[in-house]
Amino acid sequence: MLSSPEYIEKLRKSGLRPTKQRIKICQVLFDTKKTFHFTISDLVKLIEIKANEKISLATVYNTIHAFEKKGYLKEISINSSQTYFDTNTTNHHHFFDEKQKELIDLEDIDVDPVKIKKTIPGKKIKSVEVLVKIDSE
Amino acid sequence: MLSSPEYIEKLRKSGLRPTKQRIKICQVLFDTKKTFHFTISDLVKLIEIKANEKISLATVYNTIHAFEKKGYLKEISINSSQTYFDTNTTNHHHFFDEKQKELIDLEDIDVDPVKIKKTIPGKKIKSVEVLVKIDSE
DNA sequence: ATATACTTTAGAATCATTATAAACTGGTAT
DNA sequence: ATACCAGTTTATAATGATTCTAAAGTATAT
Repeated sequence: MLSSPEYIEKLRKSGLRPTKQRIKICQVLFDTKKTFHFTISDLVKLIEIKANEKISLATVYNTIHAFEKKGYLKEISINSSQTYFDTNTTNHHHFFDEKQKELIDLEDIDVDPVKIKKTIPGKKIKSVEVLVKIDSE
Repeated sequence: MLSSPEYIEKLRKSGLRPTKQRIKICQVLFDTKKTFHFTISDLVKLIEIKANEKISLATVYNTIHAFEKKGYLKEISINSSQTYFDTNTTNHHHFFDEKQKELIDLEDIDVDPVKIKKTIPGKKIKSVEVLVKIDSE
């Protein structure tokens, strides 16, 4: 668990001013060993629980987008009514339960590397994402 | 190219009344050998071009959802501001160019079968989708 | 032909997200 | 310290895709 000074350092290093709100969001997102998935509304609830202070919705959006740009978060490609983010920024894939709206990590060892044999002239591959949709048996 | 009577047959068989609007949308979607990807607004434009008559936006949504439920269309899992549909309902994967918002099919031969080694108790796999994000070189 | 359930439709409502623009704040130079 | 300025936060409005509503229209079985 990192204390404020360490988040302040981290934010400064990436060119983001260490504001109260950003530090608070860092604590909510990064104060655990385990990574996790969340939507903006999940995060707003987490902030309410963990902090006494309220952060404006616009600021939550701004901050999450800033963190994503800096590579502290990854957006997960599923089409849901809400966007999901992942504090695990390493390359990995997901299970998605559409009914329960639950995302579960697939570790690297759970999926063999996916080799793409086709190339598109003038284009390079940025990412390869596998989404495994699951349902109750 | 199928003529109206054949779409009427197709619709009736699946329990959908063959209305003018549904037949017209069938013609726009299925009158080509080549399959393709589209958003609702793409489709509205295509209808305007191919047909003289205007179909209400609500009807376009209703029809596309009905067709999807019957398995005539597949929704593609990318998070974009708009939902993409595919007239190719076979199992296959996609390239997605986020800047140009362009989807390109990956044929079966372009990607080896993706084997998922992890299982979730009580859950079965419904689909495995690979999304390859690409960008200009 | 008639009844009835299914469809279409325009327009309103919803909801996640983004834009706006005024007030505020961290960091730097004075 | 103080003042300044660019970067931030905020409440609120705007946006835009999608869904809802409920009234009018239509396919089809009888």
